[in-house]
Amino acid sequence: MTVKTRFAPSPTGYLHIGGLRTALYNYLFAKKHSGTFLLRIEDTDQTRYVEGAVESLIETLKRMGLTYQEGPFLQSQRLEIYHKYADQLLSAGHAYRCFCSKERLEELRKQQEAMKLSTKYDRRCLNLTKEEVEDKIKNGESSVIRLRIPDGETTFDDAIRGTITIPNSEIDDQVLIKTDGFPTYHLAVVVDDHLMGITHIIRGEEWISAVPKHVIMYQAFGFEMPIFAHLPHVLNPDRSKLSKRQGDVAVEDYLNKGYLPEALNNYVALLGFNPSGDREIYTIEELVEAFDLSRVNKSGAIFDVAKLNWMNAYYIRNIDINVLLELVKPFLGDMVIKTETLEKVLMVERSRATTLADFAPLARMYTTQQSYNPEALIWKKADKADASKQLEGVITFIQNLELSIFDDSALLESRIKEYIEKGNLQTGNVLWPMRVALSGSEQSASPFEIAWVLGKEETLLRLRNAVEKLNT
RNA sequence: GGCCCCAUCGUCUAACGGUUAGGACAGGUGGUUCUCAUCCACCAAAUCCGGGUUCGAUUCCCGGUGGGGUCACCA
Repeated sequence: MTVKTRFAPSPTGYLHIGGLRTALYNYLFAKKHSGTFLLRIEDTDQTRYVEGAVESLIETLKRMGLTYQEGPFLQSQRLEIYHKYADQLLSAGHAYRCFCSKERLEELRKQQEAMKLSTKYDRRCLNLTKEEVEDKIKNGESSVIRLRIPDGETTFDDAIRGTITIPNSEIDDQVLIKTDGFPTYHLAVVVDDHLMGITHIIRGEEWISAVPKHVIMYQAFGFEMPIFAHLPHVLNPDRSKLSKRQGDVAVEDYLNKGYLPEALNNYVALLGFNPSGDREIYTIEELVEAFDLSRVNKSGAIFDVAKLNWMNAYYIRNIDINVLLELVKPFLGDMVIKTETLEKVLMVERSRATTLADFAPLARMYTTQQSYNPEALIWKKADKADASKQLEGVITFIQNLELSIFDDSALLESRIKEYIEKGNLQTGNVLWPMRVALSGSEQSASPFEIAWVLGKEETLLRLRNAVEKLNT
């Protein structure tokens, strides 16, 4: 049996974090077993269709590197298929036509609620004779097709939760074909998963209670049962199901804010799954290798941005510098900066960035001298006169350095430290004003690193500038 | 409310029935240091409660409590 999984979102918005994890697990599982991962769009509710949602979903999946081998299939283009299968159920007596109006159904529900009964269709149309049904259709009455739930109970196995049993008395006679001729999710999902050869249905746990009616259909059709795996939810900090209001939930928002796809995948994969052991950082290939449904957790996991931040920063610090270079470019806007310089900036500043967006202000500091308060130039253990004197000294020393020294930040560092030592100077007295002069900030990388990025000319310019500021 | 699912540090999690209950993030302290970040070291922090089963339960069973999901011609 070849493994085949699917990600089947409805086109009602953007891919959100929970959806990403579902897609990721389906992807990982398929890859792990050398199987196929396909994309299907569940667009059977015309009223909920959102313009552009399909494109957005596909685009985000692509940016996240979750490539599918088949699809996208659109359920709205498979209507005849669903009708064929619904008719099959109808003629076998597993389904029946229902002419009840929405108003009556609403009324019925109210009554049942008032009497504290479970809200289910009362089967008024179940025993309509063939003639009655034909008459009503002839009279132009609209109808739906309902699944007839048999007596007894329904049991199924879940790869994550084990065996689950639900009494059939709890299951409603589900509408399979709506009055608009579209199938409901329940019919479409069963028919498509069978027709498309899906072997493993991996999706959110909100579907658990719907499985029994699906199982009843599988049995009625005589389809082979797939393996079910229901994932725990990704939660808000207050343990409710992850939603907007409590932070971003759209994957593209995170991408646009400068989170790396690799970090996002890594973080989300480990929300509810752990390969055992203390490791935290995994490439997508390593995740594929390690993935195992039996190691997926049963309980919901809170989406913790703090940990995602840590992981994203870790990726920024450790990925190949050339890869980082390309990732950062889109976040620089219209900034003019030579690639060579940008690369140096990244080498120096990557330990200070949490997201790719952080590099914009970090890089701007190098392309343009930032304004700052001259007071900042004064080292806490020194005074204005000393700051000025130390800067003058460094300027003189740097002026006489060969240009090639600036090719190597470590060499530059050792030369300047030599200068401090030989002159019997204090490091803080020299380095603090120098660093503030170069960065324009009290918090920055070391003066050697900054000088290395700026080059001799710009370094001297900023140092002289600082002296001028101090003396005016 | 009915039904279903779930339950280890604040958070993500590890632990064939036998561990000082481990790791990571966040938090705290200290080191490195001109500052910030990184890095390093250390500290604090959990088995929801009650019964069983067992020589021994985080682990198995039952009950309670708590949380979540679902009860549409939405997915």
